Amino acid sequence: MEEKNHYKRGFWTVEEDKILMDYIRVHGKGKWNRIAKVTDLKRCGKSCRLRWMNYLSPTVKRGEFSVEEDDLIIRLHNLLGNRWSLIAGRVPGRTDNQVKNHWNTHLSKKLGIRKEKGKLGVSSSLSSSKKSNRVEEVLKLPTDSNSDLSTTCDSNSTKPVQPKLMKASIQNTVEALNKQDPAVGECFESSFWPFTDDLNSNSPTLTELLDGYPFDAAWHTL
DNA sequence: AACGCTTACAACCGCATCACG
DNA sequence: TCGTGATGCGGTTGTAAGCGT
Repeated sequence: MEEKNHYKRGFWTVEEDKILMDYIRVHGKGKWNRIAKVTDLKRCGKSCRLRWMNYLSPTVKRGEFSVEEDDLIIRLHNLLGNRWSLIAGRVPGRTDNQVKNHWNTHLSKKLGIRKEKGKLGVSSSLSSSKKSNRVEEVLKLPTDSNSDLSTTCDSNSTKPVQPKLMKASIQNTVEALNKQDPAVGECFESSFWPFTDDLNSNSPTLTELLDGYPFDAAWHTL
């Protein structure tokens, strides 16, 4: 409680950024809660992590979203719903926060989607839900505690990916998607998911795969 | 110039999940 | 198996900047 109160909040200063970057340069990422203990930075671990992930990391791309990025985000959102981290993992250089903000401030307006209280007004079968975050649950698949897509597909995680479990889970997902809509299921073929531990890597086949699905007609009817 | 409103986005919060002892 | 701390995610809030009057 008292610990929490002495942490600073609000916008970061240049000095704070420098302290955080110096720490990461020496110790690397992770152990975010240690930063306030070993440096003069009066920020909680969560705040440090967020600042690094969303702003300071050299992999973060700044500036306006390109038309291609917009297009990709719209398509991925149609497929995945509000799975921002998953979407961001397929848009090189963009963070989940950036994608989420961009969607809420630009793309949802562009598409004429009203943000209803508690949910985005997208009629996606894969819309995220706090209580039903797993793809298996959303798709009413048999629950398997070892095949949590939110973990295996976590683009920002440094944890090792478990290819076998991931592949099994995706195969289930593809089967379910195929039942619902064969065209969507096709977009989730194995080539969509590179089974490597770098899920942030740019997949050259993604756009092609997404192009195979006739989203445009659906969007125009929104 | 001063104000009020809107927009964009950085940051926070609560919760879920994971990792480890 | 359980408890606890660390991490990640998505929703929400706060606020600076821009814009119109």
